[in-house]
Amino acid sequence: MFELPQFQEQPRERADAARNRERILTAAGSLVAESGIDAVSMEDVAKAACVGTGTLYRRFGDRAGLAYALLDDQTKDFQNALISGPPPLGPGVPAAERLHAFGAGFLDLIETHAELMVAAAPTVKESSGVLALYATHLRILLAEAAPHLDARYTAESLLAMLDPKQHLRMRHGLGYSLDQLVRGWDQLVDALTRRP
Amino acid sequence: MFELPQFQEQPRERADAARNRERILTAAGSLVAESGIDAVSMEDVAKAACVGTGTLYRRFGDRAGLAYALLDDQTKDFQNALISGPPPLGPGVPAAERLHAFGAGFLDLIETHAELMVAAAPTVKESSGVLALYATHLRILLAEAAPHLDARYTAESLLAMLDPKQHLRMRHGLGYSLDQLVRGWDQLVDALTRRP
DNA sequence: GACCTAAGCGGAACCGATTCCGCTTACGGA
DNA sequence: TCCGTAAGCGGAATCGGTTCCGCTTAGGTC
Repeated sequence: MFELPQFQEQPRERADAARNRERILTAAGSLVAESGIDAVSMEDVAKAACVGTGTLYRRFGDRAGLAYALLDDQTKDFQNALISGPPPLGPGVPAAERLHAFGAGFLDLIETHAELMVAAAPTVKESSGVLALYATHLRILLAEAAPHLDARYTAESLLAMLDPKQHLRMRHGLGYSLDQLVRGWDQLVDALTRRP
Repeated sequence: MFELPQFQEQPRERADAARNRERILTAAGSLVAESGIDAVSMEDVAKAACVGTGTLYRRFGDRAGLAYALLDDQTKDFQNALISGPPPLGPGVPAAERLHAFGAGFLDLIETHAELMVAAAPTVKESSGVLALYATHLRILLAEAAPHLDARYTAESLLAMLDPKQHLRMRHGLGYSLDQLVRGWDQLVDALTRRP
């Protein structure tokens, strides 16, 4: 037989490394939970996890990477619900209805995790992970609910409005309530899915 | 006579301070022009302007404040054009047309100044300066061109799509051309201003 | 012109993120 | 079980942004 293509991946994480990853995630999780990520330094996390700072960086790349890992944990449920959960978030109802549900659900998620999302943002370069998932999700729904629009572009645009920084600005800078933002989203989705 | 209301403001900038402000802006301007702001440190600027770093911070608050000052210079023309320039950017044509012109003009501006805009962003808390101007501009145009929508919310949403970070992501992360983004904006504006 | 005082100044000190590098150790192969 | 080696480790060093603070001086007042 030929070799399998080499994305058979790098070596595989050593046992002690995996243990440290867990330790770090756990320690970081509680520190963040009690003080908010902005008040927690990388050294705080290293000390609490009983590892050197070098280890943090080896495992997670940088501060944003650590935030991202933390966030991912707390967000998987939502992602799964989109794909295979019960309607209207999951499949089984018209796309327009799922777009509304997505907005409400996502706004809820931001409301709780905005700080972490902002901290994780620098890592979320283009196509990486979650963002791509959300974009694809929206793109598919839009293709069905608003066939007269460029689904890809529109999906990215809608996502821009759900950017955590933007959200915090509207929420606290401009004083919108969560409810108002949900209504705003709904109105926008309605306007976009209306047939020309 | 009574005193004028006290926003007759604080003392007034001392002559040497004003001189330093100019020196700093000039030095920073050329450094940024030749290397891009990301490659220029506050100390670089201080050295080039022959002042202490403390002076930078006294004048501009922080790095973002300096970037903002730099940006403002290079952006005033556009702001003026919106308010009192010739149509279609300025007044004199239907609001929908001006919305299209705004998008094209602003995308052009971002294309050139995205780096600076990103660096200045942390300063641009809620209502401060430019952002508020753009939001108001859009709000007024939308009130006329899309009376069936919540103008304030929609204005903020449209602005979110023009966020410099978002722009860079679409431009370089996702590979959109400037032209495609302009077309996307146009399509979106059309969809929103279409009567229900 | 001398004096006063708050504005302004410079640069050392501080702080947190990130990098570097010499030492340690897990673990696959013999 | 013993070895070799690359993965992993810790923490000192570096880097840039920001703050602090004792000294200087512009520019009113007398």
